[in-house]
Formats: sequence, structure tokens, C-alpha cells
Amino acid sequence: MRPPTDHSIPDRETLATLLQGHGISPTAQRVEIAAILLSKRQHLSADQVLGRLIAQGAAVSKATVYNTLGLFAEKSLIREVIVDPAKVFYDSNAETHHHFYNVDDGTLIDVDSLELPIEQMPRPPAGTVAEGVDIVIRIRNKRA
Amino acid sequence: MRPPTDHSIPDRETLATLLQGHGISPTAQRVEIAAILLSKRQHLSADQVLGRLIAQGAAVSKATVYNTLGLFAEKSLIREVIVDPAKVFYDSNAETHHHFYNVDDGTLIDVDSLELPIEQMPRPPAGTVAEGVDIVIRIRNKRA
DNA sequence: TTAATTGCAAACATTTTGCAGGTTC
DNA sequence: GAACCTGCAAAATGTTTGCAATTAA
Repeated sequence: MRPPTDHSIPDRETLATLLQGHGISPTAQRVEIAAILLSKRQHLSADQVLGRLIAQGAAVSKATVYNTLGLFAEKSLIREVIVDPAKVFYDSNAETHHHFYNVDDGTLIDVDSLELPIEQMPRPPAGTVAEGVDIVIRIRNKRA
Repeated sequence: MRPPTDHSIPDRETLATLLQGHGISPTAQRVEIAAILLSKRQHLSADQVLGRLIAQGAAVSKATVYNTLGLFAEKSLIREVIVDPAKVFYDSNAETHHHFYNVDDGTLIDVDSLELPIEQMPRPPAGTVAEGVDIVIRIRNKRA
């Protein structure tokens, strides 16, 4: 049986292995960032990640946060979600799925891809290949 | 029969009427911006619109271009397309349709919604209503 | 020890804003 | 003349970059 730790799940060791599995050298800062973002299903902006790092006393610079999140996305460890012209969200869930985007409060909610099946996919233009499909259902709060 | 004009189609008069039909007072600048964007099916950034205005000698300020495009989108005359974290594209086609987005060159291509039917739509979370669905198929140039 | 990574600050690009001057109805 | 609209410049925001110092393999 594994002893309890003072770290959030998943633990640092597991995270380091996970990063390596995606071809990412697990530096202290990267593991710290992964620990925050991958602790659960969530959608955070780079600034929010930085805020949490600072809040918990981790010393990671802004540039490193941006670079690292970009690197994670490139290595398919996380996903970028482009819905807000003002900033990019990073989704701890890299699996195929879609989103509700609440335009009133800027909130993202996951939609399992089984709930939104795509019947038929148009053929990509000549000379190109499809890389992925992003579906965003824009929602608004019901007015009282 | 209507005499030929030196304006692009649609002409200024028609555009002014169109703007009014969407609850937009047709000022000179707004008509000019509409003339550029609505001349055909296209996707332009605010900066591209400004560039074309300048190129053709129209005197419209940057702030007005941004404000006007935002206003047009709000009034459903055009559509904002959020695919590039760096800038918003304005789509002269406000009808329901979707997009291919070429991540290599930043190009947008329309996809008729008939070519990408949605079989089943998940129910929006309680207290919210769906406003629209944006589907973006990310494509990449085939490598030689 | 060689390459990769980080941090800082400055640079950037897009978009927004404040406000004075114009325009419209 | 009241409300709306425009233009300019400055500000705000999110993100990227250059480069020296640090760390990792």
C-alpha cells in the first residue's frame, strides 16, 4: 500500500513519467505546471496557471508558463481551446471531446463526443489533411 | 434597367438599406466598411479591413473599424470567427455554416452546414440556452 | 560539457478606451 | 440640441522574444 503524500494526485513521480512518455523532459517547473493543470478536468488560461503557481509559492516565470503550456499542447498532453478572442484556454483533457462555452461568464464545459456525434465529415480540400474537429456550442444564461 | 455604377456590388444605396434593416444607422464609414467586407464571401481580420480602406483612400480610423465590425457582428450582419488566438476574423457570410481552418497558412474555407450535419445536440446545462454552434475542422497542408 | 531550459524585461500585436470634435435627426 | 458617431492617442491585455544565467543529460 502506498503511503499518503502531501501532494495532489497525480503525484510528482507519476507526472514526471507522464511527461517523459510524451517526449518532454520533466524539469521541476514543468512538473509543477503539470501538477496544477492535470490535477483534474479543467480549463485554465496561462494566466490562471501562473496565478496558482504564485499562490502556492512555486517560483515559475511567466515566460516559462507560456512556453510550457505551448509545449504540452504541441506534445498532445493537453489541448488548446480557442473560444475567447482574449485568451487561450488549456484543457487538461486531451481526449476527443467538445465544449459548451458560456459567453456570459466565459466558462467552458466539456461535452463528451458521444453526445455530439458527427454523422458525416466533409472531405478536406485537395492538398490538405484534417487534423481535428473542434465543436463549440455557445450558450448564454437564461434571462430572468 | 439599372444604370451601371462605379461601385462594387452591392452598391452604397443597397448597403445603406441593408444596414438599416439590421438596426444600424448607415454612416459613411459604416457603409464603406460594409462595402469592403460584404462585396463577396470572405474572411477578413479588422486589420485587413483597415488596410483595404486605406488602400482605396477611404478615411476611416482604426477605432471605428474595430467598433463597426463589432457592431455588425452584434447585429448579426456578419459573423465573428474565433480560430486564431492572435486575431478575430469577420465572415461576410452570416448564415449558419462551418469552417475549415488551415493551421499552416491561417486560411478559412466555408463548409456548408448541409455537408456537416449534426445528428444530435446535447442539452445545454440548466439555466442556459444554446446560441449557436461553431464547428472548425483544423486542416494542415499535406507534406511532400 | 554541451545542449536544453529558465527568468527577466522589453517588445509585440490586437483590441479597447477616454475624450474632444463632428454629425445626425 | 440631444444623442450618437468618429478619430486620435494612449492604455490595456495576452503573448512572444532576446539574452544572460542556470540546470540537465
